[in-house]
Amino acid sequence: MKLKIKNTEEELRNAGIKPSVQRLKIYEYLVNSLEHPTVDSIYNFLSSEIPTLSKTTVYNTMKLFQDNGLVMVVNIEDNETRFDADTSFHGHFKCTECGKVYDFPLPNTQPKIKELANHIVKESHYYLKGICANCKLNN
Amino acid sequence: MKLKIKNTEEELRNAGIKPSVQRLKIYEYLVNSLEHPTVDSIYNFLSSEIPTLSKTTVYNTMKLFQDNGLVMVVNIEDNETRFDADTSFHGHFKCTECGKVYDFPLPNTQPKIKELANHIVKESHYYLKGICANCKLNN
DNA sequence: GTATCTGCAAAACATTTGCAATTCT
DNA sequence: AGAATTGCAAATGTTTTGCAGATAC
Repeated sequence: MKLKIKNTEEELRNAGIKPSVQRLKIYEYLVNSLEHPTVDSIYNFLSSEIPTLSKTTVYNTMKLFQDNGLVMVVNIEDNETRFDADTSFHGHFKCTECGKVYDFPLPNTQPKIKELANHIVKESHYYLKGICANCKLNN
Repeated sequence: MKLKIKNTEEELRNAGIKPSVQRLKIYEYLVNSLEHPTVDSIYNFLSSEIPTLSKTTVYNTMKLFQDNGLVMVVNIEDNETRFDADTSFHGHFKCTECGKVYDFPLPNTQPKIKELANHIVKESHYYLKGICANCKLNN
């Protein structure tokens, strides 16, 4: 599901975001990470590389990225707000054993449900939980 | 979507939960409420009826209900943990204008996705956001 | 009388806000 | 210099934990 984007700096500019060092590194981490990181894991990963980095900046940056459509929030667990740089419609599966979150493709046609006929749908999320193939084997 | 359950006391007993006053009132509120309440709204609603009620008890009780399959968590928004006494498979639509969360039916067949073939799916959530019919009219 | 249940107070986290220092141009 | 960005420290909000008192069987 993850697309490796070569020119992250240009990506930011195209989205209308001035690419500071912090923003670039955060965005690169998001794009290259497979783990749908949280603010905390972004901060922990980057703080060795950018020792002055603060969590506030990570929060600010994630808000900025969201507002400009660069990332989507993955809210599969109630105590962790994760982020995904792949904003296309796809599903998320979380393993309750190892905690990993996997992407999976979905048909991009919304189900036709008559109860929804009069609502305007702008955003949709499909979340599954269970035991992943890996953990299933190791038990 | 909400089923009116007549004998809530028996419902609790069947689930293996001793029905205290607090638990009963909380469960009744959950079953009869259409709004997918949060801990806070449960507490606010019931504290006039049970003046000694504490939020800790509401948290404890919701945990207990979850563990015994009486409620499911609706995590459609990242800053509010809501609960639904209807644990059957159905979707949730949240209006970003008025904040209301609507239920809607879903076919109970999971989509067959080859990437999921080796995972064991135990739980699934389908969340939509947008503008509800009501808010659409009033604008 | 022993178990369980409740609820206060404090602790633990996650996130937001205000503001001063820093950086960029 | 002027505007935007960063990051510290404090505030806020939510959930958890420890424990003492109340309640149920």
